[in-house]
Amino acid sequence: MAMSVEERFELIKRNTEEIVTEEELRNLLKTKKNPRVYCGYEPSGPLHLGHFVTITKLMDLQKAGFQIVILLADIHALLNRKGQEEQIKKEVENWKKTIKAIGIKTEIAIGSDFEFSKEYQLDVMRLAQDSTINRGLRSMQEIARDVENATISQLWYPLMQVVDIKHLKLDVALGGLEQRKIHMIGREMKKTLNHGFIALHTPLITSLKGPGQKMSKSIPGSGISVTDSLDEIKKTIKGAYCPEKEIKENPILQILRLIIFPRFEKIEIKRQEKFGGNLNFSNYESLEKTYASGKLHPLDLKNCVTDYLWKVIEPIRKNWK
RNA sequence: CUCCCUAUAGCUCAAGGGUAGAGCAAUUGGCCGUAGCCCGAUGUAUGCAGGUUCGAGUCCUGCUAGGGAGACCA
Repeated sequence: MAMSVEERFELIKRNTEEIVTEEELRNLLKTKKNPRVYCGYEPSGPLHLGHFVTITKLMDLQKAGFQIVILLADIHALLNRKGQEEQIKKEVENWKKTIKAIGIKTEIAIGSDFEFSKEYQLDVMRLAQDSTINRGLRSMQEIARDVENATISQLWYPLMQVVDIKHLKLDVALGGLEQRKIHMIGREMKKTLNHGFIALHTPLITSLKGPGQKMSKSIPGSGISVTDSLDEIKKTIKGAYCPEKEIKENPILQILRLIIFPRFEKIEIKRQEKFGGNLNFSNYESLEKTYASGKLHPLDLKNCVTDYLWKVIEPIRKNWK
């Protein structure tokens, strides 16, 4: 039953964009029994497909023996102009409920519970002394709301994120690829903070509207969240970008790889007899190969993704109520 | 605190004091066992409060919001 270091490593590496660095991760697995990993989320708006990718990865990490920490970064949401204090407080409660509904076994940290301590703030100031404004701004390019008119608070954000990693005593920081620049500042500041960590990045899902567009709550049809009904999901998936045979920047395939396959032993694609009948796949690679060959039509694939996404989201919606 | 610039459709922008337009987005029709691409159709708007004028998006005043500037040289 016990997994070897290499098995744990492979499980963690699955579906990641990069591990900084792989060698450090192997070492960690060898030397520490239950390392700590976190992923931080700005509690603003419902949990959506993008969040699911890192949640899925956290589940892998748990299987690999990690202690999981989810940070509800309320102060960060505030600094990033995602809403007023009262509003964010409500979102924190929603997120707590959602995480509970998902059923993942995790420690939940709230930013405002520990980010005001003297030691924490001193660390932020130490970092501030060693970081240029330009570096801070660059790290926020993919994260900041209204980045052309960035505020000082948005420069404060990456510094606090790095200090979070130290104060939550984490060995590994997980995030989407957009987090990489902040994590890299953090790694370079190892000496300043007297705390090092490994950065683990998942791929970003392409917008359902197609490549080059943002997946955003404010763009209808670009994403799916846990609050969507079955009808809304059907409609959104139906309208999604999904060229025949195309496996690059195909959001429907990405959902299968990053969210659905990690949760199901095998998946079944229901298909009318005249189109060849049902298909079964036990891993993503074989499905991708079939799709690339043109033997699997996009519409059949979409129907399948809708079914399985609903299998993931329905229980969450049920538990939430 | 003082000065300057900006404010028009969901977004980016256009309209010499005289009927507020375009592109993109959205919705929709065609193509097509999905979507996209391509082709066609369809909406919605002058930040707020006053004033000048026959007539104001346009000129004037105040307000609000966003942005920029303010040693010396001058």
